[in-house]
Amino acid sequence: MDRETPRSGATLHDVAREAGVSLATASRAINGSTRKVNDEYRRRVLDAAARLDYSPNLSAQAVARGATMTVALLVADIADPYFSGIAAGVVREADHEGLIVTMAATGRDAARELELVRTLRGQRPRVMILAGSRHTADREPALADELAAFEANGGRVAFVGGHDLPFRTVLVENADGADALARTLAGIGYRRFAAIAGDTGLTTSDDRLAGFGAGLAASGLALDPGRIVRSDFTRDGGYDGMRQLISAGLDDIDLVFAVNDVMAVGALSALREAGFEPGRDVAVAGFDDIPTVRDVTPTLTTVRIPLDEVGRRALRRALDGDAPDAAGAVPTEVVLRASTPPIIGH
Amino acid sequence: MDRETPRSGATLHDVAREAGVSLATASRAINGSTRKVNDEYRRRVLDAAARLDYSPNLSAQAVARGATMTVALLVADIADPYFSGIAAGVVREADHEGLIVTMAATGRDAARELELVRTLRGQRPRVMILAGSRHTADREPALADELAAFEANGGRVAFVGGHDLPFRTVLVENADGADALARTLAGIGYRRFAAIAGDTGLTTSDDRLAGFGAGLAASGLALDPGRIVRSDFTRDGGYDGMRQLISAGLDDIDLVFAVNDVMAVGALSALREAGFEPGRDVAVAGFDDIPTVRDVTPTLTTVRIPLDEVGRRALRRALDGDAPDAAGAVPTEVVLRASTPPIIGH
DNA sequence: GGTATCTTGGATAACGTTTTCCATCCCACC
DNA sequence: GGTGGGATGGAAAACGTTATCCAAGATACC
Repeated sequence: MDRETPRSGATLHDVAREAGVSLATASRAINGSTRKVNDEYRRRVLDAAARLDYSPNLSAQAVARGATMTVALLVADIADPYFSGIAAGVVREADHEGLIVTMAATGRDAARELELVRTLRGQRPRVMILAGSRHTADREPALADELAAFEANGGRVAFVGGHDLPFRTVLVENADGADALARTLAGIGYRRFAAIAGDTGLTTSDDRLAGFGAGLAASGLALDPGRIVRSDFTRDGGYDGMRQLISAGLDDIDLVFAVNDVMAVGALSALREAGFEPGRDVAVAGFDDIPTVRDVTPTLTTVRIPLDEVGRRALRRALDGDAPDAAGAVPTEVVLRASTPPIIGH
Repeated sequence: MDRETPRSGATLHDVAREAGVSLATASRAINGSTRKVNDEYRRRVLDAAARLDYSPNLSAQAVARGATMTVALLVADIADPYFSGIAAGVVREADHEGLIVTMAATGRDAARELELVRTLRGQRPRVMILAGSRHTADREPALADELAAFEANGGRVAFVGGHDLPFRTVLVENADGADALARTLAGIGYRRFAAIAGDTGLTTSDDRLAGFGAGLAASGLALDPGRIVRSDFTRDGGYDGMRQLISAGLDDIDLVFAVNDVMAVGALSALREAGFEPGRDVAVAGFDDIPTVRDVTPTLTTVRIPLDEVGRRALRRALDGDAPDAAGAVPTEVVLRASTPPIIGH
């Protein structure tokens, strides 16, 4: 069976020879080209392909066709449920389109991100999706240039979440969602707030914080800037943030708003470890509605983002021509749970 | 600036022309080939490349070199923290090696998985990592054939977790870990057990269950087969499983062992919803040590698997020649937390 | 029955790289 | 100062596809 080179799989050439047809015919038979090919020939080709265990070389196809079937996805951290939720959506939509997803993690490092974009661009993906949260002030001309070059050569870029770069974006109602959350909380009796946020300049964090402030303002309340602690955009960041709040004294705080769920969950644990009962002693709310928040105690009030949908939309948005304003921002929804019980006597 | 074809990026040809050198020289200057190239020329080439915003076409390189820089990763569900943890490890190690990861989700469907393997094989990845949990009885000759063909052509396959296919594997101490867990729990006073498991035939589930049984047996205890409920290998599966146990009556059950953490977390929520206090009324233990379990209440006793390490090892194992037995199984560690308090009066 | 018109298979030229080979050039050595 | 040999640049042949032509056979039309 291994008469000549068992090495390095059968090529289309081999299939054509085996089937006794020309290379062109074999190619036409195997991918459904526009050209019609005789049923007998097609059968012979397909048989030969099966017999030789032929697998078309995607790289070769890519260079011949001048187009790949891949989409590149950049996230900050794959293990973070926010990003893995989005990634799942991207992958789902991608393979609905017959596209292959290549994934990379920036670790929230702008330099690394730029480097990855450069590398990934070499892949000539159809689409490049950037889902890390961005710094506004970033002023990243290098990144913008790289992406612009990518688009100039026929690629599509899609961002998830706000940024000030001139590319397609799937907007999430961060400000509006946080605004609605604040109003709702005010509506059920909360008055004295603190917040755990990411670094200033991180658009997601800023938008949510601003929205929350606006929502409070609309209810005649305010978020004291002195009550905003800054820390990492991670579970441990939330934990640390809450510890700061605790050591500064929780006495005149009803509710702590963490700008995302992983932080909120960390905050919950910090509270409990310090002997507080979250929800009773102090309320906590988050943002994202990652799966975990249904299973913590108390279950967490949050603003739901359909993560999977965000991922799918990002791909769609990049793929579908220049749909001008494409359905607007992804709507969010306030989900009240046990971590923010209505305040009695309100 | 856009004199001729601004379309479809600069090619190495263009760079060579711009630099006034031959194609060969340009190629040698840009990738660090063995051949030496005059510093002056190299500089000119590099300058030209920068000026033209040249990005090497990875597909073309792949076909010319006969090898790609990609690794393909198949998981059951990207949003599941178990898999995203492993994926993060794979990606980390991959980009340490300058490799690009393409990711696909099987949704735990064998047919889909086979299809994905076929497609991904076309990519000619250096490595293919399969991390879904497998059915033993699967008898999946088609999958085995496809993977064998892939290896015959120079690819490497690595599985994560047990299976009965003849490929490299990163083994996790599923049985031993569960055994140790059972002994530990017996040691702190638990006597009457129930379990929530996945379908029979799912190796991960089977191994853990068997190990748990063995550990109990070693302590003179037993897991009544009638107390094993079967359900999906997901959070909701755990939730449903626990509901079944609850409706069958929890009276003579001290502790429920869920074969993985997401199920355990679901089980916790089911308990709480039914008015039980997990840890006090009935203890719960899981397996995996996903990040979430530190943040649920009570914190969950589990068997720790270094997920990231598993992912990294899978890639290493595939890459590093035929390291025969390669460091054995990934060690696990029992982590006792609040969901299994020592039983008083023991 | 002769000429247009469709079909459809086959050569062959791309596609953007890398990698042989050659061809020079330069240096040294005796 | 001629010859051997180590550098190093260039032309051209791969790599595995697809797509553009051509040619030849079949069909149809008057």
